Parts: sequence; C-alpha cells; structure tokens
Amino acid sequence: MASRDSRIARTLLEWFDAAARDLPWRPPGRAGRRDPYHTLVSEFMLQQTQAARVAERFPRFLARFPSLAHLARADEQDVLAEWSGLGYYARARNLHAAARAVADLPHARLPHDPDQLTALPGVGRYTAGAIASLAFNTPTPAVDGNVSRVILRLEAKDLPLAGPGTLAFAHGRATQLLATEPARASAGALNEALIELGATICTPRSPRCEACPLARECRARKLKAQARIPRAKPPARQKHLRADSVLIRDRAGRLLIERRPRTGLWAAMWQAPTLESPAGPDEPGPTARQLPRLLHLPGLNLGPRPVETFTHATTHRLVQFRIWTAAAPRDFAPGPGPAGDQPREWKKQDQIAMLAISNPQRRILLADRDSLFDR
DNA sequence: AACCCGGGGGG
DNA sequence: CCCCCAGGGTT
Repeated sequence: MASRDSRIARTLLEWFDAAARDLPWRPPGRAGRRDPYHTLVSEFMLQQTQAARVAERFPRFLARFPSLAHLARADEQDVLAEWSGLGYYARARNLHAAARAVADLPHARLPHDPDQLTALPGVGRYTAGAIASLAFNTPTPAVDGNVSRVILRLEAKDLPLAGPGTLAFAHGRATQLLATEPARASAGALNEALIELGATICTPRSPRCEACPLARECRARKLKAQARIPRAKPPARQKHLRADSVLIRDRAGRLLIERRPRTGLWAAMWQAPTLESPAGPDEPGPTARQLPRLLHLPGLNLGPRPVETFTHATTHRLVQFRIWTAAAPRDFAPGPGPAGDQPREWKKQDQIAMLAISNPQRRILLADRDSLFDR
C-alpha cells in the first residue's frame, strides 16, 4: 500500500500548492516560512472556529499584540477584550498564559517538539501538532475534525467522528502519509493540505467529490458512502435560561456594568447587571419589583415591563434575555453583584466598547438606548 | 467517559 | 428557520 499512500500524499501536496486559500496567517504565495507566533495565535483562534471568521479578526489581534513578547506583557483583560465576540473565551486566557510561559523559557521561543508544546495551557494534541508541523516542519500529525473526516472517508471507515477509535485511526494513517517520500520533508504542507481539503471540499455535508483531488483514491466514494461517513452523533441538549439585564443610566449618561464571576459562561466578562434564572412554562421569572433586590440595586425603580426581549442561542443553552431600564435615583448606591465578586462601575458607551464583553451584552449595552429610556 | 465552554454558517 | 460543527480542560 506504500504506492497508494505515495499517490495520496503527492496528490494532496500538488493540490494544496495550487488551491490553498489565501489566509492572513499563511505566508503570501506559500513562499517563505510561517511565523511561529502567527501560527500560535491563528491555531488558538481556529479551535472550533471557521477560517473565514478567524480571518476577519486575526489582523486586528496582531496589530494590537504584534509579537509574542507584546502578548506576554499585555493585561489579560485587554486580550479578552480583543477576543470579544469570538466565543470560547478560555482560549483567550490560555493563549495569554501560553505566551507568558514561552516568554519565560530560556530562549523565549516556541518549542519545535509537540510534547513540549502540549505542556502549554490550551495546547492539546492537535494544536501541538499543528504548530510543530506548520511553523517548524516537525514530522508529526495534526489531526483535527477536518482531518479525521477526510481520513475516515478515504478509508471508508464507518466510525463516529468523536468516537474512541477515530482519533487513533486517523493519527495512524496521517503518520503513514507523512512517512511517504513526497511528504517526508513537507509535514507542514501535508497536514495543512488535509485540513484544507476537509474545510473546502470534503465538507461534513454534501462533500464536493467532483472537485476532490483524492476522488479516485476515496473508498467511501467508491462505496457511495461519503454521505453517511462519518456517522452522525446525537444532538446536544439545550438548557433553557432566562437572563434579566438592567440598563441603569446616571445623570451623566453613564451605564452601570459589572464583571461576571471568574468561572462558567462568559467568565470574567463585563455585562449590565444581570440575573440568570431557569426559563420554562411554569417559570415566570422575577418581577420588576423583585429584580432590584435580587440584583443588590437598592432603591431602583424599574418600568413595569421589559423594554425589549431577544433570544441568544449557544450550543448548550437557549437564553431568553429581557432588558429593563431605569434612571439612577439621586442617592443610588449599588452594591457588588449577587455572586459577591462582581465589582460594578459606571462607564460611557465608548468605554464599554473597549471592554471584554459577550455578543448578547454588546447588543444590550452598545445599541442606541436613548429611545428605551424615553418610554 | 461525560460535560462544559460561544458563535456563526449551511441547507 | 432548524440543524450542524468540534479542541481543550475539568471532573
């Protein structure tokens, strides 16, 4: 089978050379080496996130944190602020911590060895393999969801993508491909080609086999099984939540904001004072009279009804937001949030825009709110 | 092994 | 609009 693997590797490398998308973390025209720091940042951003979306944010992140040393020196809240809207915010904290760990290394350089890379916070087996191979051409696999799917189809292996044997199988096959003559000196290019093929051609649904360079080698295609490989997983269960957010404006036009607890959803990010509670048919949620007490906002008078509602969906929850408004009374003295460790501050909208803030809170705090207070 | 952690795109 | 995607850390 060595010749089949050689054909696959050669075909992948030629295809990638001709068809690779132009992405901001790749060297232009595939000439020159990849910058290790750029690779670190982009691989963190690419965890669970599509390349097109990362491409919108990567240049801005680099402009703000131009080098690993800059990132290591930065304040965590500023890194989180720059990450706002990208989701999975633990990635931002881990990236910052990883930059600090590398900066503390003897030469302050990223290791070439995947095992040493795995020791960094937020760097698992995939990310370590990606950085090692893409930035330093270390001959090691980088198996993400794309690569697993491509290999399962290529070998007509009827396994679920997240199944226990899948990663080991894909890892083994990727290692064999990397050992072929055409790929031996091009580990980074081969890994990136596999990822690129999965992202652009061998997509989860409706794979574009007519455009696939590996169509002739693909065993799933031969069996017309590409649509059912990999096997589907059961859907995730969504938890229904309510979030009552109170917009409080003082005489200077500033809004009251608080920081969320350091763990859990939207950890350590800023928001309007918000109470989360279960949502459901027999869960009416707090009333306008109850909310000020529950949120430690003594003396506040809310309007009788929310001024706006909307639904925010994440993978595992459906959050029904209700926005309330109030003008701060003259002697208003808000305490810390109910969780105890939630400091509160008054800020203008243009200052809030610079903070670490989730998408729903961005919608709540940064929209034009004058009309809401007029009601 | 099961669960937590966001957000956007595709059919 | 519903359905889908998927890496790392924690427990």
